[in-house]
Amino acid sequence: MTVGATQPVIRATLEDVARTAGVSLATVDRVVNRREGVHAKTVARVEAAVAKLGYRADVAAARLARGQTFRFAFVLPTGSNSFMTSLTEQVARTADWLAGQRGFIDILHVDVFDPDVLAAALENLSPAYQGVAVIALDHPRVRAAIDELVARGIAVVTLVSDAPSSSRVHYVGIDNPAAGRTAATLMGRFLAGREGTVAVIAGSLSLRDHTERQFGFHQILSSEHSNLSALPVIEGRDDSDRTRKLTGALLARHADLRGIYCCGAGNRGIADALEASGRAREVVWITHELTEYTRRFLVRGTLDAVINQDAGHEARSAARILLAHCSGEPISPDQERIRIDIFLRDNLP
Amino acid sequence: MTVGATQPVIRATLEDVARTAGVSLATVDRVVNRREGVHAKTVARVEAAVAKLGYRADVAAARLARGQTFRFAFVLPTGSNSFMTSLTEQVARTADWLAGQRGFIDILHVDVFDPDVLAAALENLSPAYQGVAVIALDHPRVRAAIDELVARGIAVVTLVSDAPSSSRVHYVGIDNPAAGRTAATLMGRFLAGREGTVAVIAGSLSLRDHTERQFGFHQILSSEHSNLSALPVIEGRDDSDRTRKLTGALLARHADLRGIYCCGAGNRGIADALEASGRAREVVWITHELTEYTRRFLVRGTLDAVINQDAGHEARSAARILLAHCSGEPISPDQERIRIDIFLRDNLP
DNA sequence: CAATTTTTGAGGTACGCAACACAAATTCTG
DNA sequence: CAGAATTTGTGTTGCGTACCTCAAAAATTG
Repeated sequence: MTVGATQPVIRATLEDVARTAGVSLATVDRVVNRREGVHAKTVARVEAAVAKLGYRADVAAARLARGQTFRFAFVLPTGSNSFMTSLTEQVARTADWLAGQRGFIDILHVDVFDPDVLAAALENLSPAYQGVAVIALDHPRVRAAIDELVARGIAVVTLVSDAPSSSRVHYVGIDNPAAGRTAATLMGRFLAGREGTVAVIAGSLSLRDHTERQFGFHQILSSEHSNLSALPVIEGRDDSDRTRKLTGALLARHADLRGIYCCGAGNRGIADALEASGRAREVVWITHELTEYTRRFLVRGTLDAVINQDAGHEARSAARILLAHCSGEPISPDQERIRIDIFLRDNLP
Repeated sequence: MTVGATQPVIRATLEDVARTAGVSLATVDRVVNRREGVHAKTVARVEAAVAKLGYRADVAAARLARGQTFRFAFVLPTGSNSFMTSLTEQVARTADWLAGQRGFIDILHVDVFDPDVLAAALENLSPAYQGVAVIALDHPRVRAAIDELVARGIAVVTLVSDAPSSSRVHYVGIDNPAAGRTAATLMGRFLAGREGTVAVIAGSLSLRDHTERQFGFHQILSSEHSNLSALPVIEGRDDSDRTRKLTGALLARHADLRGIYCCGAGNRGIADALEASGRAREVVWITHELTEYTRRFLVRGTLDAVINQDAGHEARSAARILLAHCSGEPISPDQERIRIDIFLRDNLP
């Protein structure tokens, strides 16, 4: 039995470092917090002592002493689909956690799908905020608004939907083209060589994440599954009534319809139409976001796979990144990477 | 534009609560920390003030004042496969993070696959530890050792592999039967009705996680994919040389071999044998754990899907749970649930 | 070598809470 | 209503760090 490097049970404090370096506390403080006016030789002595004792600042004490509080705004869409509802809930939970960490989150509800409204909301944001998380739109005005916030010294992270060419410090969300490719591979493999057509239903082609997904989907479908041909993309506007009618029409018109990929919302409509047609089992349906509904359709067998992004993870990650950015701490990219989850009936959480 | 409930930027402190409740700080302290000897009426008054001000204890200040330090042991296997190596690395990283939170992790390397050795290691564990994370074995002696630790007041969480009937406070890992079912569904759907046989390679049938996975796999395969018949389980002992030979023999003997499910390690051997046979593309191979190697096989197309558990998440979760348990804080089950990840070539992180 | 600049030290306060001791006030008991 | 028990208040200390001031020491300069 090998015992790993045994750490001291008693933490080394700044005083310990001062003592072993043979300098005063003030000097250690200057070195540790990278203040001016310390001789290079002394810096080295202190750093050696830090290394020797394995000194790590006690984050609790540091936070307390600094006494900073943080205020973040989360700009989320007004009353929307299940995913957004769940995201809002997770942000609220994150806010609760953050409140114990000297951080406060205000949730601002905005029509994020209208670039002008969104940009205006960002422009008029109170300067009291040190950070903003926003479900962005890749639109010039929104981009400009983000850039202006950043120029004003406010950290901006984009959430779920990115504005890549803006100066946001981080994008918290999945790689949407990759998500589309994942859906296509699943579709192609589940259909295993059968011939036919595949429908793609997006919310709106003016949403960057939806276009990226369908782009990735088409890319793989055309290059690797030539037995399947994709029908023109349909815009369902994330509305169940609309998707119900559209899906019904699709099923009626295309006897050879083998699969449906929905890269937006409106899943209840698709499920209704599929189940009404009696072809629910034979048509492979893949969609995004695990919700109360998609979970049910998955269990029932109407839905074959869900590509998901974890709203809880995204909310927490955005808060952690804003907090780290504002207090100059590093982040661990590994922990902040939002994965493209695949859920089948069998691995539901 | 709707603004969510705006929180105060200045946190309410215990003093604020005392003032608005019209009592002293000591009384508030008694109420908040649930000490004895406070009149029910006063308790109510204080709690009302807490609610009114939205008071939340500053975790930094609380930790500092309590001044407790924690010491945890992580019992990990001696020199082992890629997954375990990666887990060890992630535990080391977690230790680094914990060091800033008044927590220390010692990594103990033990032959966790030998019940007697593992049990002895647990029995001889220093009482200096407040918590232990262990890759458990579901064996009477190990179970007894865990129970004894818990009886001694040491929190035990099982990691990756559980000992369900022990009194451990938490299991940090995936639902292995569900992981097996997930693999079977993928296998069945990728093979889409083709007839043939499927091989199952486990590390050892005395490992609970492996048996559970193959149980789940067989369950779904036999009930939902009657076109496929499973060959008797082969024990590869997580050793690449052995799995290479075994896989080679399988391929030679069974011309109708359509799929391979490996619920343990030794993937390099399987890849070698598959690629040497020239049947890598036609045989569906599904395995566990995303490593440097399985990632490569996935990209190359030899491997079709990886069922994964996130080692980083597991390490962090175990540490968080031990910390929360020892300081009496609640955990959010949501965040600690280890997901069964499915990785295809397209959604690799 | 004196004057100046740079570097270091000493010391203090504050952060918000936990934990304690002890006194004062209130309520209950016989 | 005295005495006891219960409840509440006052006050203090310490956790480890950040940040500040002012003085002392050392090194550098003319």
